[in-house]
Amino acid sequence: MALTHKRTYSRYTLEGLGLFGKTIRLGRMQRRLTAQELAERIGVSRSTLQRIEKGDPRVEIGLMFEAAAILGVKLFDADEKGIAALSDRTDDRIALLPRHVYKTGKHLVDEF
Amino acid sequence: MALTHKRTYSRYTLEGLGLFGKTIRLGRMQRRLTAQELAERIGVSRSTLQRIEKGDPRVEIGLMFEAAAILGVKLFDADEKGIAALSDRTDDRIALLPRHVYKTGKHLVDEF
DNA sequence: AAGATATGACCAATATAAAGGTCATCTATA
DNA sequence: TATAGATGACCTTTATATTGGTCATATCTT
Repeated sequence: MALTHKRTYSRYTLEGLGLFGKTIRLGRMQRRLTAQELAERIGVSRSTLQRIEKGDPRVEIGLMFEAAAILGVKLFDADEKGIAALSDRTDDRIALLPRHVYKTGKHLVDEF
Repeated sequence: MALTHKRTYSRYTLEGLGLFGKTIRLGRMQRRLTAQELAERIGVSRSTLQRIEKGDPRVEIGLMFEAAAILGVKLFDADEKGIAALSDRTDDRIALLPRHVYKTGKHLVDEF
């Protein structure tokens, strides 16, 4: 086997990314930017922007966020609530948990 | 120039991804999954999951969504509102705009 | 309607992410 | 408190994304 990683993605992922891509596309069109122009501002090629707008799950996550940042579109609710605040709250919640997860021999895993 | 792409990311991107990563990590710990276990369920290596939880902007976007899907954590508000419905609404809004963006000679670009 | 521009799809080349390992260090548990 | 198990950091190899073109087609503008 040489080139057979063939990853699969859940419907949740594919639909979510499709929505993200459409949101980017809508934002670009509302601002009357060509694909070439937006791609340059993001710092990627036009073909990569095409994949972003199509919701391709294999694009770098940072690129889609950059597109959103440049267009000023909100991809998720953290934009509104304040990312830093949410991040701190998440840190606090993590701090309440054991730092290592331990699997000891038997019992376990009726989590979900 | 051979190996110098050196991409940069905005603060918005880095902080947003940091939050995403922490959310994944919190979800994993709450469910008492080891990094190895979650990585296997996602279908990635442990080192890649490490990067996901650190919010590395160069991971494939699909992988982070898969992690969220498997853990059942919500990364964004579309989870609540219904992705399909939002997607349809976005299609409608795109349909109202010209399908091509045209830059004719001069005027232009006081968009933002 | 004609011409100019934007977009969609594809491809070979190259840059880079992911895999899969190792080693050191930490820490839940018995 | 001893230790098996978990995590963090790093490295090399391999798989894959990104680039930067090309060509065909669509569609704004005048």
